Amino acid sequence: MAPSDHDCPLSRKLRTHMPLARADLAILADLHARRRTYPAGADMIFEGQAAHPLYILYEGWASSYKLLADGTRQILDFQIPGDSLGLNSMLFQTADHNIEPITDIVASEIIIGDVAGFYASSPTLATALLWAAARDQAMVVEHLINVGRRDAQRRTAHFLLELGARLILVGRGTRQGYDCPLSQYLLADALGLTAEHTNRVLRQLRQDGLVTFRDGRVVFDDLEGLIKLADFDMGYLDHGVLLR
Amino acid sequence: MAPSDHDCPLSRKLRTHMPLARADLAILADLHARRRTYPAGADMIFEGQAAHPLYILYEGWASSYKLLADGTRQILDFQIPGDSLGLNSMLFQTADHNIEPITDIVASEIIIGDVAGFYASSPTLATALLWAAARDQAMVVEHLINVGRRDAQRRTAHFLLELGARLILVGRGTRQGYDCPLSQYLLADALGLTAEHTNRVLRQLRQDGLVTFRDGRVVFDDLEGLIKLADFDMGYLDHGVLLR
DNA sequence: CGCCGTGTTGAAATACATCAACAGGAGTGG
DNA sequence: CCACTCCTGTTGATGTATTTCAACACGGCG
Repeated sequence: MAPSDHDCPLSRKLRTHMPLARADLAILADLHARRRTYPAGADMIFEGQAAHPLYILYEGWASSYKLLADGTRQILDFQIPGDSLGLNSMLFQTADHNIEPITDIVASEIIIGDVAGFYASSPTLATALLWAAARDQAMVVEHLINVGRRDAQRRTAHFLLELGARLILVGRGTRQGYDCPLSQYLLADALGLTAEHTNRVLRQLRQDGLVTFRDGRVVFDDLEGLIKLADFDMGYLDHGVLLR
Repeated sequence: MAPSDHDCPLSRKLRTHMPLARADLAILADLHARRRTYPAGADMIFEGQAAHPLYILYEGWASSYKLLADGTRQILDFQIPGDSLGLNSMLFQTADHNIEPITDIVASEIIIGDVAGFYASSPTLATALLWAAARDQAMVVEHLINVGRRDAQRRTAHFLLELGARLILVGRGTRQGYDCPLSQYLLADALGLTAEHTNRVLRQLRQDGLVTFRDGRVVFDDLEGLIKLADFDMGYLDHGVLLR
């Protein structure tokens, strides 16, 4: 097993939560072999699709979203390296939302015959996958609270902080900031705002010296202030990486 | 096993999704034995609690919610008979939200040593539980879309329809309507609106002849119209009970 | 060169929140 | 029995956050 396998985003993320035996690491390394690239913009999983596959994302960003009858879009979450694509909806027989790469991505398809069998062969990893699913759930819950009860400024601040915390976990960000391929339109569709208003909110946050979102990069100009503004609490991510 | 055991809300809900063997029904019936009542208003699970129990709700309504620093509350979902309390957060070591009975409720506590063992002893029921968890997730997702991308009218309409569909599944509602113990304040905290605005929206919906929310009862005055207004699609609940 | 995606700004419209007040019923203690 | 409070529902007036509509600037890319 090459050293790089221990540094893959998924293994990194899982190891912050639970120790992994050598056999488990081997299984993770095994997944590396099957990875390939998928182009930005082409849906990999779409709503209503039966028996879709499960992917582990290695490089690049994706988005899970749903379209409404009036053409508007709600982005449920962005997926970053180490995240799974289509895990939740795998338990259903059909996917309940779409998943589309934002950038070109590198991912590997996983075939799990049945969950029970997977539990027998690799209980640790199966538990880890369940943990990941629960974490996804917690993320959507926090997103709901964000959209339901915070105004545009706090909502945006909270979202950028959450992304930062997740990226730090997989070694793609620091307390100074992170690279971020999102357009303001994508951000708006995630926050439940219009692109114009998102633009104004970002300007305000920048002028207040809190955070700069520009040219594919997020810079935390005043991390403490931003955390305070957003009422940001990492408990639901199970790790206070931003605060250490 | 008494006939009533086959009619318990959980068994009813599960059987719409998958067949249950006699052994599984026996396990479900077993849960009946341990049920007891819990009073309205007293939290059964609270945020940050470690190793909390798991309950199956038999009678009455509960709510899962989170409080923000400024004192506002976002209700994530209401639980009705047949739903579980605390399933998602059981996978985490600590609960990530509070659960509080809205009415006096009847529920039974479930002890699951470890998920893997449960899979060995009763794979069908374990899978059913996972399915229930995935369904909860889908519900939160739809709730997010509701709050993020629908105006107050459509949002309220959609929410009342969703509750109706879930209640029909467990025999607590019809296409005419259902009994609903929610106050306008609770409804507002679920919808991300103020109680005053919720009141105005409900009046509008009533005056438009679509739905009447009053005196603990929801009446669908014009189900078709309401479904159309709300852009309501039952796919994510896996059953089109309202439309049959 | 023209076009399209993205970012940016302004003015007007509106959905929703906030603040304030009142009405009725249910409980509670006198 | 009354007086009292609390909870819920209801309505009005006003304020404001956000949307909508419109326009333009810029770079990349055909």
